[in-house]
Amino acid sequence: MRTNSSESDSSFIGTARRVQITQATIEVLAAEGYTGTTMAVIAGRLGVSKGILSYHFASKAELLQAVVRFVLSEAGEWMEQRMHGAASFRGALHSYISANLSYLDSHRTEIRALTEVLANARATEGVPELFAASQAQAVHALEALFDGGRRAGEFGDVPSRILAVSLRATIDSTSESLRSDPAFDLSEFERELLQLFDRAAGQYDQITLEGASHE
Amino acid sequence: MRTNSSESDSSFIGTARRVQITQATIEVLAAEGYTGTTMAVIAGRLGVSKGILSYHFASKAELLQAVVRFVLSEAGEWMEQRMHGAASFRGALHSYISANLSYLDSHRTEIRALTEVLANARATEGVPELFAASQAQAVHALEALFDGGRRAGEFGDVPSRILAVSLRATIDSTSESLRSDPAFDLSEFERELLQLFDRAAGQYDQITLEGASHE
Amino acid sequence: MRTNSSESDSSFIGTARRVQITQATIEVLAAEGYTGTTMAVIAGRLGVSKGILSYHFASKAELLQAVVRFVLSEAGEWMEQRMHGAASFRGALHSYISANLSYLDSHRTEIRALTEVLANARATEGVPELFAASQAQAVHALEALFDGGRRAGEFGDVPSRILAVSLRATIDSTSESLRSDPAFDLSEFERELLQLFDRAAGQYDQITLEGASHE
Amino acid sequence: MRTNSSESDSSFIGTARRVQITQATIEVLAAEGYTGTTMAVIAGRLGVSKGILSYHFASKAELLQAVVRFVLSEAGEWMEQRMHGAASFRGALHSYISANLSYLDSHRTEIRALTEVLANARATEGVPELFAASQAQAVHALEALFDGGRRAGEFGDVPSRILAVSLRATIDSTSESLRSDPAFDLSEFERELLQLFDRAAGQYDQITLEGASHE
DNA sequence: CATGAATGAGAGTTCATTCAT
DNA sequence: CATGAATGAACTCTCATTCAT
Repeated sequence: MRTNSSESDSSFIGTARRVQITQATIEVLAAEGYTGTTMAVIAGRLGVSKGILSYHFASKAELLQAVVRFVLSEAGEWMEQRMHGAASFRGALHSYISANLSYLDSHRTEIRALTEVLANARATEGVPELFAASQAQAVHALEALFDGGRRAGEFGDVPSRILAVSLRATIDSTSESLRSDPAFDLSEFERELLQLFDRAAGQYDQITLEGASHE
Repeated sequence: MRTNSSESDSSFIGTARRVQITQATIEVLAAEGYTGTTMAVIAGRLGVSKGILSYHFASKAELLQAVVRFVLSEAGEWMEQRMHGAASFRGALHSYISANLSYLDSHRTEIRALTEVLANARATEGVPELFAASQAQAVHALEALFDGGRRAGEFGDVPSRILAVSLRATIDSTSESLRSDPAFDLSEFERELLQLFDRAAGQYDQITLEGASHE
Repeated sequence: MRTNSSESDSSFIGTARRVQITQATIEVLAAEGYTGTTMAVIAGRLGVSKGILSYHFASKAELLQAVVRFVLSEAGEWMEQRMHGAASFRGALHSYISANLSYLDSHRTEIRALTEVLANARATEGVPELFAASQAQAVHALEALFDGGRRAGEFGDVPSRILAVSLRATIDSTSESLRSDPAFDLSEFERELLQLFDRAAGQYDQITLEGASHE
Repeated sequence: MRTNSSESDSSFIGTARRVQITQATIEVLAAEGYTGTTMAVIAGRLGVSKGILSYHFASKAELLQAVVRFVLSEAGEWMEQRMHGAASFRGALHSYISANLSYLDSHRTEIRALTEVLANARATEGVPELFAASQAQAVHALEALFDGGRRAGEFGDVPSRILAVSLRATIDSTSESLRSDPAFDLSEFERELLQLFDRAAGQYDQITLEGASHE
C-alpha cells in the first residue's frame, strides 16, 4: 500500500487502519503532549508494532498532517450542521459562537491534540500550510457574515475584519481556559461573548434595546 | 559557577554570559523553532563549546526559563514606560493597545521565541507556571482598567472580564499575522482595534460622538 | 521488545540476544574494567549498533544486573552439581571448598566481571541488593553445614559463624591471587585450605589423626 | 609548584594544602562513593575552586594515589604503635587482630574511602600497585609471625601462608559487615576470631588448655 | 498485512583538564 | 597561589526509520 502523501486510498481495511491510527495519535497527543508522542507510544496504545505505522503512513509528518486534517474536517462538519437556518445575521452570529464553543467543550481531546501539533508545526512539513489555510478560511467566513449583516442593516460600522479576527482569537483562546481553569463557566462566558459582539457589531439603537434586555 | 535554578549571581562576567546565552537562545528559537533549538546549535551560534552552556545553566529547562523570564520582563518594562500619564481610562486603553502592538512589532524575534517555548511548555518544568502567572496578571490588569472606567462613568455595561479576555486574545493573535502576512498593515489594524474596543466598552452616547470622531 | 526490568521474555530470539549481550558485557568488563565498559564498547565487540543494547535492556543498570544474575546463577549451578552425595559433613566441607575453588579457576572472566560490577555497585540500582542477598545466603549455607557437623559430633566448638565468614572471605580473596600471581598454585592452596579448616572445625582427637595424615 | 607524581615537596604551605585536599577527598569518597567523587565536589567541600586541585595534584589519579598512601600509612602507624612488646607470638597474634579490628572500627571513613578507590583501581594508574604492595607486605608480616611462632614451638603445623592469607581476608571482610550490618557485634566477633586462629595455629595440647580458658 | 530486530544520528549532560588573569 | 571560565571528549539514552521474514 505504501502511501505517499496524498493518494486516494481504495482499500477499505487500509482506510480503517489509517483512521484508527489517526485517532490513537490524537489520544496520545492529548495525553502525553507533543514530545511524548513517539511512534512507539502510538503503536503501544493500539497494541500493534511500530512497523505498521510506517506501513500506513510514509512518515511521522504525514501522520501528523492526518491528525490536523481529521480534526479540522470534523470541526467543520460540526459547525455546518449547527449553522443552517438562522433567520437573521445576528441569529447566525449567535449560532456560530454557540456552535463553536460547544465544539470546544465536547471535543477537548481533539482540540488538545490539534494545539500540540500546531505548536510544533514549523518543523513538520505540510502542517503549517494546512492550518494557515483553515485559519484564513474561518476568518473569511466570519468576515462574510459581518459584511452581510452590515449590508442588511443589522450591523453597524465597525470593520468586519477586526470583528472577525477578534472573535476568532477570543474563541480560540477559550480552549486554554477550558483546559486549565476547572472553575471556568462556559455558559456564562458564552452569554458575555454574545453580549460583547452584539454591542461591537450592532447598530446603536439596537444596542440600547438588546443590551437592556440582557441585564 | 555552577548555577542552580535561582541564585543571585554576583559575578558581572557570569551575568553577562548568561544574558549573551539567553539572547542567542532567543535568536535560535525564532530562527529554527523549538525542535531546532539544541544545545549544540546554540553553542554554535555563539561560537563556543556545548559545555559552557551547562556551565552557566544547570539544564536546558533552566535556560528556557531564562528566555521566558527575559522576554516577559522586557515586555513588562516596555509597557510600563508607555502607560503612565493617561488623562482618562479610555486614554489608558488606547495607550495600552498602542504600546502592546508596538512591542509586538518591534520585538518579533523575542515574541517568536516566547511562542516556541510556550508551545512546548508542558514538558519544560517551571515554564508553564511562569507563563500562566504572566497571562493571568495581564488579564487582571486589563480587567482593573475596564472596571475603573466603568466606575468613572467612561465605560458601559459589557462585563470587564470578557473585554479583557477578548482584547488580550486579539492582541496575542496579532503576532501570528505579523509574522505570516507580509501585507499586514499594523497601523490600520491598530485603528480598527481601538474602534472596536471603544465601541464595545464605551457608553452609548459616547459611542456616537467618539465613534464619529474616529471616522 | 522494550524490556522493563523483570519480564518473562517469551521470545526465543530475544532471549538469545539478551544472553549474547550479557556475555559480551562480561567479556568487556573482564578485559577493560568497569570504567571501560561503555555501551559503545559492548556494541563494538558484538559488531552491532549501540541502539540495539537499549532495545534489549531498558538501561545500563539493567544490563549490569543481568550480568550479576547470570554469573551468580551459573556459579550456583556449578556448586549444586558438585555438592550432592557427601558421606559426611567433613566430606561436604571438602566438596564445597574444592567445588568453589575449581569454579574460580575455570571461570576467571566471569569472576572478574562480577568483581568489577560489584565494586561499583552502589551507583547501580538493584545490583547491591542482588549481591548482598547472594553473599548472605552463601554464609548461611556454610553456617548450616558447620552446625550440622557439630550436632553430628564431627566438628568441635569453634562457632559456626566465624568459620563460615572466614572460609568465605578466604575463598573470595583467592580470585585476586589467581589473577595477579602467575605462580599461584591452586591445588597446593586447596590442600592448605582444607587442612586449615579441618583443624579449625574439627574435634581435637580427629585433628591429631587427620592433621598427622596430612603431613 | 606543579607537582609531578613523586617529588619531595619542600613547601610547608603546599604540603598542608595537599593534606587538606587529601582528607577532603577521603570524606567525599566515603560520603558520595567513587562515582560521586568529582573534582568539583571535592573543591566544593573545601570551599575552593577546582583549579586549585589541579595545581596541587597533577591529575586525579595522583590525588587518589595520595588518598591510598595516606590511609595505608596511617593504618601502618596505628598497627605499629599497638604491636610492640608482646611476650609471646600468640600474644602478638592477639595484639595484631585486636589492633587491626580496632582500626577498622575507629576509621570507618578512611576504610570506606580506601575501599571505593581500590574497587575502581584498575583504571587509575599507580593505585593497584600501591595496594598490591601493601597487601603483599601485610601477608608477609603475618607469615613471619606464624613462622616465628612455629619455630618457637607455640604454633602447630598448619602452613603459615594459608593462616596469613585467611586471617587477612577475614579481617578485610569485616569492614563490610561493620558498615552494612548495624547489629554487628565487633567484640564478640573479635573473641571468635581469636578462638578460630588459636585453634587453627595452635598446638594440640595448647588448644585444649587455651580453648577452655576462653569459654 | 504485520512484526520485531536493528540502525544511526543526535539529544542533553558530565567532567577532568587547561589557562589567562 | 588561586580563580573561574572554557574546552572537548565521552557518556547514556531516544527515536524515526528500514527491512528481512
